[in-house]
Amino acid sequence: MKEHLQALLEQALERLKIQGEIPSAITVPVRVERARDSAHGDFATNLALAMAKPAGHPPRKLAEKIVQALPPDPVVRKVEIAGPGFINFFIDPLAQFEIVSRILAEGERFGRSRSGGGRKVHIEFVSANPTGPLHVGHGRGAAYGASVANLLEAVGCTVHREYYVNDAGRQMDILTVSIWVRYLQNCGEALPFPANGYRGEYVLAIAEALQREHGEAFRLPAAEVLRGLPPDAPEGDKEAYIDALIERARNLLGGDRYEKVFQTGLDAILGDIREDLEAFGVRYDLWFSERGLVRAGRVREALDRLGDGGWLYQREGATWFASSRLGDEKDRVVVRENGQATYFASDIAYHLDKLERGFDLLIDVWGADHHGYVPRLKTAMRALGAEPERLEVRLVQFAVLYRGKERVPMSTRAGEFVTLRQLREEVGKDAARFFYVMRKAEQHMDFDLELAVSQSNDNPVYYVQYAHARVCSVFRQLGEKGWRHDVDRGLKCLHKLTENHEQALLGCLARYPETVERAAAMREPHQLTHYLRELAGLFHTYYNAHTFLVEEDALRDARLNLIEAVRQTIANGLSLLDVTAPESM
RNA sequence: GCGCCCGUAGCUCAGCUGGAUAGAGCGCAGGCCUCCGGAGCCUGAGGUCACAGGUUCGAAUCCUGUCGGGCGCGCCA
Repeated sequence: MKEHLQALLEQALERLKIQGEIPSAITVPVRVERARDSAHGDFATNLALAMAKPAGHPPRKLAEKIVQALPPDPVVRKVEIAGPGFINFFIDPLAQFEIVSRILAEGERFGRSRSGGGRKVHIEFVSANPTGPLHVGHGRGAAYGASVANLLEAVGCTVHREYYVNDAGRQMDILTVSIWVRYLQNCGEALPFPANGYRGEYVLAIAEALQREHGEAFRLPAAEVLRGLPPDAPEGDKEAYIDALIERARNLLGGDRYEKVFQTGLDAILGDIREDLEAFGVRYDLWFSERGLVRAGRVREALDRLGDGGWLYQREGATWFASSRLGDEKDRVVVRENGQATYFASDIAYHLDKLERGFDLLIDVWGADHHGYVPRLKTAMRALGAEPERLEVRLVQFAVLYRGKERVPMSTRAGEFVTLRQLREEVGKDAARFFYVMRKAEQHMDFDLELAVSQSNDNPVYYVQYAHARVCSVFRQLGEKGWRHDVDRGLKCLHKLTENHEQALLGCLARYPETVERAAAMREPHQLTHYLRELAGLFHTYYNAHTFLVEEDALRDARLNLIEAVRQTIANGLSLLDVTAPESM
């Protein structure tokens, strides 16, 4: 409808230009919006206001000219000029009914479009280090990324979902020795747990599994392990201690056994992460290994490429990327003095790899604490010859957990965080997924566990799902009363839907496709949650105000068509959020 | 100190890229089941859009500054 009115306005402008009423040179984007107030009709445009200055006419006068030049159209019942020069369109009510037939005809496809232009989009999200289970902080990125991916697919993009597995860095070595120390302790060796190690219970569980499967194959005397190590915190430096311990583990265990402990830890944790995400409704097309990237020589390649472009230089024994020449605040090290590539270097290689795989757009979803990282990665894109717009970084702010009024402490260090699994078990997948995307991503969020789990009216998830279940319930009642739903008869009698509640619902339903389009274009799934809440609210109001299962066949079928359209739309919207639409609750 | 995000009703938040009288939910005060599911509905009170300037027909929205909150500024990942 918007497009239709925009086309009419374009025609009017053409006509005015030909008539010489307005200069033909000026171009103003024609934008039609839904009127907020029904007194202002159904749609409105500020075209005359926007054009007044370049056209050299006062806005109201210009509006009159535009209205006169507007070609007649059966759908447009009335056009008014209001306020400073808005042009308001009143749509023929009969045209509003069309949405119901459309929804029933399109079913699950209703709301899908091609507005994304078939772009190939790569979206990387979560990508938490496989050094421990996912916690609630990762949940928001997961819910957001998955919903954005679904939205992009709904508007016709080809979407590739990917998890970047950081299995190559020092953190993984720290995990490895953490497991090993726990294992040695379990074997009866008396040695202290490193201050900088991973303390979570999952480490113990992995150590136990290691012992079950391999007995004492990795056991060494504590004295040998500890001999000559520098002091650990608090007296000593915990970083130096753990590095020495890693070195010691490598030497004593040898490459193969060290690798075995490493791999056991990685597999266990990654397996957990996959399981968690799966249960959270999140699926990936690819789990991309950083180690694989390094082993394939891709990091070297990427650095060579930067070097060929003249972007690298040596200083103080390290290799630097001259990112400040492209606007970063300072240059960045890519190869350390000790010859090891930095995390940044493999990240550059990873993004180069993505670019070479032929995606039109790369979307990275990161925690907001990584925001300082955005400019340098953008400069790397440019140095590699890619337009920086091909990389879009979406930052997701932290969620602070509450139980009622009380803030839930979160400390990864001490291992006393709430895992995503605990959250899911406590509030359920549906509530968690919905809650996480209810707020704008860049908005700090308070996540109240008590609220999410409460089966009450304060809980928007149930409110929306309940609307869906209620429609299903009406259809069950229909059968019990011995009636049958005649869809065609209902479609012919849609004009009987004249109540205010029905008109409001029709208007809301008509807005669904554009809501999906906007949410996708802006990467804002929260727009969809707000829409669904509104639609459900209008339905509940309607439900209370009118009986659907009336004696009059034609009216009953018309109403059933309307509420079936509501049900379908809610189901479609929820599915984009990976939230279920239950038939009963 | 510098950079990024944020500041809208008692609380949690929307506000459709600058439009018309700033909206929801919760909470609070009242009301609605002989009726398709009360996990629902209706009515009401509640605002200096942090503050001060600026841009223009028009600002919660854009620009500058101030104040307040969060996060980040490693040869960590």
